[in-house]
Amino acid sequence: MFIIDKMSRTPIYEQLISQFESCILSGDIGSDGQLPSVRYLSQCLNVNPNTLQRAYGEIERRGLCYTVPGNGRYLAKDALERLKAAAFKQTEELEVYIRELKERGVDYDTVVGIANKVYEINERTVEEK
Amino acid sequence: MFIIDKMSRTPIYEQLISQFESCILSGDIGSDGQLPSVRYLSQCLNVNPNTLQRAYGEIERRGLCYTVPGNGRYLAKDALERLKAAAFKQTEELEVYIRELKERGVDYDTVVGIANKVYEINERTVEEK
Amino acid sequence: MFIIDKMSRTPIYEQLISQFESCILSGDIGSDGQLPSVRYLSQCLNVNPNTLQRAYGEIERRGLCYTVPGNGRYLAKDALERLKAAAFKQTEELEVYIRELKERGVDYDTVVGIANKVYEINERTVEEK
Amino acid sequence: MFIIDKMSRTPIYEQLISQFESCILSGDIGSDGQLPSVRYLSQCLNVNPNTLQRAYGEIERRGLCYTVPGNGRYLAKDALERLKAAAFKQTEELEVYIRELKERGVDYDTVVGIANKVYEINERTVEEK
DNA sequence: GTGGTCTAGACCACC
DNA sequence: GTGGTCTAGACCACG
Repeated sequence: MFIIDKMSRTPIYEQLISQFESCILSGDIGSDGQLPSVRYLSQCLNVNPNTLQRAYGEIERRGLCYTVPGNGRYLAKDALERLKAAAFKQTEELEVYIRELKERGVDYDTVVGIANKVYEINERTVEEK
Repeated sequence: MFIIDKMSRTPIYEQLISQFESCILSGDIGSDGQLPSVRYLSQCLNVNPNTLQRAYGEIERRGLCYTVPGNGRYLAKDALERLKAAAFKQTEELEVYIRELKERGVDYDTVVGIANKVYEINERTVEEK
Repeated sequence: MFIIDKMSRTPIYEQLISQFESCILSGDIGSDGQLPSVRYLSQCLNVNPNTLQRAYGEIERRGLCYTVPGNGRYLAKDALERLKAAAFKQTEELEVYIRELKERGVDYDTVVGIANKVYEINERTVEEK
Repeated sequence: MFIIDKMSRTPIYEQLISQFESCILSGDIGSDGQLPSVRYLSQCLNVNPNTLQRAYGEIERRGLCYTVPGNGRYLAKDALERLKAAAFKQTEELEVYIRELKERGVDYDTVVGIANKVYEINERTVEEK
């Protein structure tokens, strides 16, 4: 489901975009591929319709959905592929981020340790590999 | 020495803070430990003195330097240690970041591959280890 | 025969009008001049009957067809002439369009080149002329 | 200057975008390259700041200008080139448009005649060429 | 019912 | 002063 934190520093519309992308990735969009309407969601989440419109607009601009005017919004067929391509591009940012940590004195083992933790890979597994 | 990108989306004062921290880490602060004056730097970088004041204020708040009224700002003796402690805390953010990538379908090898790249560790080294 | 793109940004009813006009121009309307019924077409094309009604209404308003209550819609006898007159009027829009391109730095040769391409006129033909 | 037709069917924000592009093409942007502020223009044109924000947002997305937060918007250096590239792409639409006219019975000479008119080329010039 | 656009007015961060 | 975000509420076109 959708969780919006109105007090967060990250704009609501960006939170919405993230949540939509998560839903798409997890397949939480109805099998007909129709996305919830602006009005409906704005009531559900107690968010202004304009803000939702903006979020939807960005999602559409990214090619993740398309609009049938007067009918509704639908998931694009290649939405999943596009998302994964975007994720790949995001790994470039990860590189910058890690490089910054390195400059600040964080060592290699710490970084990989975090990766292991996230992917639930324990040390032994790594060695055996 | 200092490079400020006024077109960047990250606020100038944050850029300044980062640059100061980099300098401290690399030891690029004069041996007497005196930091450049607000007026001098604001001219050098063509940045509003208020902005510099804000950056210095934040640095001071982090205990990285202290002010001698009428004399100047000086590097705190434990600045380096504080910075490293801060870096450690930042690794928590890295965890969040990687977790997000994982959700988006980026796999473990990709993440570790980037870490290897940053720390200039080639695959063989890892295996031998 | 009819191709409706529901994802298109141009309203369905306008697409319908265009398609009707194309059919009239190409003579693809049955020799008796009867147009398909709203109900039949709405099923065929999976389009809301209201939308079809609207399209037919506009076509009628343009004098391209007339309704025989309880019997059906028939092509007007002067439909072709009316269409050509309308096309002539549309050339005014073309002028506006080209003028806009000119302002944006597109030169004469490019424009004429496109016209040649559409009318399948190669350069030599122009010269000989 | 800017002329906004609030009664037009084309959204105000699109009108604004067009006007900006015209100004850029004609060099009507101050030599320092700074664009008028949202607030100022919104007062001048009696248009809501949000609408202007939207127009600026799109212009920025097209790479025609960039924002220095808290300082203003400035023309991108390659704005002119980008605009011309966009115009070139637009000629593809022209082809579609002319093809449609052809289908409706408009002949080649009419089309070229309009091009001549717009580019102020009389027949003799063409022949001599 | 759907999405698209706009206004009026507010609050915030940054410079 | 600047831009960025948001809300509340309105109107329109389309289906």
